Amino acid sequence: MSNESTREKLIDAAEILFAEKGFDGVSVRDIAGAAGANIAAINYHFQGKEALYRATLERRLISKRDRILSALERDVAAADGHPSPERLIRTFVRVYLEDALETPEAEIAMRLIAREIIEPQYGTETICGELIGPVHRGFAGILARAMPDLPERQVFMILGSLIAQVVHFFLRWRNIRPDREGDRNTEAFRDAFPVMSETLEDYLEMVIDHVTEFTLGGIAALRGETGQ
Amino acid sequence: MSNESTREKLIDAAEILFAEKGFDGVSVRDIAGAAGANIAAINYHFQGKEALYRATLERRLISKRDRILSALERDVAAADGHPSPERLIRTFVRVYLEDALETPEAEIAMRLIAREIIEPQYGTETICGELIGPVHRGFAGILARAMPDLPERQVFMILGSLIAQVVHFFLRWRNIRPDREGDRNTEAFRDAFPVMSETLEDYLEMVIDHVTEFTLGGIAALRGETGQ
DNA sequence: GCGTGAGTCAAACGGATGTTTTAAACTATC
DNA sequence: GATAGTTTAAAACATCCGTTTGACTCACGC
Repeated sequence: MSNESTREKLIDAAEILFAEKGFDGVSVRDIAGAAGANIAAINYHFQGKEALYRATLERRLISKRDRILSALERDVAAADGHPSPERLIRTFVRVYLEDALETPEAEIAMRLIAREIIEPQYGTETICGELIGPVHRGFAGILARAMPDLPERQVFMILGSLIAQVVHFFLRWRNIRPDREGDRNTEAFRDAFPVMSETLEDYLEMVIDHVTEFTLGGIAALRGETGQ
Repeated sequence: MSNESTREKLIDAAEILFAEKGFDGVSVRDIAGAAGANIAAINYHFQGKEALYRATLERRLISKRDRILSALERDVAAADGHPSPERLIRTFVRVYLEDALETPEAEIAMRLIAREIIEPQYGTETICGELIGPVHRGFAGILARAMPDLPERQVFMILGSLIAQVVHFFLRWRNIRPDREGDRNTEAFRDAFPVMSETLEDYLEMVIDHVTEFTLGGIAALRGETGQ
């Protein structure tokens, strides 16, 4: 076991535990135990629990940001600089949700981010600076070029409505998904939210279609094209 | 100091602290100190920290649910049973956001709820059973009657998109609001999210208009696709 | 050989945690 | 005004917290 191995294993274990129970819900003993390491290793490889928390966040944010922005820029390039809003929105929703729902690590990162937004703690600056800010500005720029008649203010509000839906339907799947059936909390969510898909693939396609159509309709309404 | 007074003061203090720092971020000594009570009072009046947490949640949920549903039913009655979707949606957004943003206690309740959705803990059943479930079913029923051509599945998806936006713009104001200027985390959010209003009143009216128009446009788009 | 420095480990640090105990103070009833 | 029941208060409970310490290993250069 090299030094890097222990360091990596600590971040791996910490990421899962922090997402599951929050910063205060996890002890360094939990993390060290899950990583198969000694508790002193946390203060040796990092400067303490708080720095370990920040390290778990930083590791995921940049890859998520790059995946989203590069997918959008691929759309732009494929359409000779003039992609349709529909294509951009569909790509954004798909990349965001596939990334968040299909790999456990990304799902964990999403929950860490969501937690920081509700309860800003030690990772807020990292999240805003590395993920939210760049994605916001990057996507807004691309969207504004695709719809030059829209004032900038409205582009950002539309982005808000879009991201809101993506996050909402991500969390919804997390709370109603079938592989958690039997869990008391999952059952409570399934009672409150109608369960419309029993597989992730079905759910993904349905949500992508819904959010894309809904958002395009919303944009049309804001542009003044009420009706359609 | 009657018995009820101490009990109430404990819930008051606990509500604020739990929303601010989360279940694990608050100690019973913090709560007792803030309430001006003895720590033993928590285990006397409740059965422990966990029961106190549940009590703080329960107190707010029913009033929030009733406020939303009765406002919607007032719309139905005022329009002789046939309110426009626009009126229903505008009422929902307004009641939801005014309630959540204008009184500190309700804002706190919102954050407790959001926290439970990201990290289902001890209050999930209460939240789903007392607030989310009834509001979902009640609003869906009213909305379905106002738009009889929409299939039930789509009503619930529309509700998801609507609630998503309301929660998003609630949290956004929380994180960028001017009276927190100077706070490091608030500044980070203000860098990532364009700040469009400097007063709560302006922000409220702008968001209500935006979400209502956007949602109506989304519904129109969905209707156009599936109606024929 | 010896020294050096990075990495790991068990143990212990002081302090904070949720809960319980014990006793005192209050309140209502007779 | 004694009594029983309810509510508060201080102190102690055992446990857990994040962090530090100091000894130990092992690879590497000299």
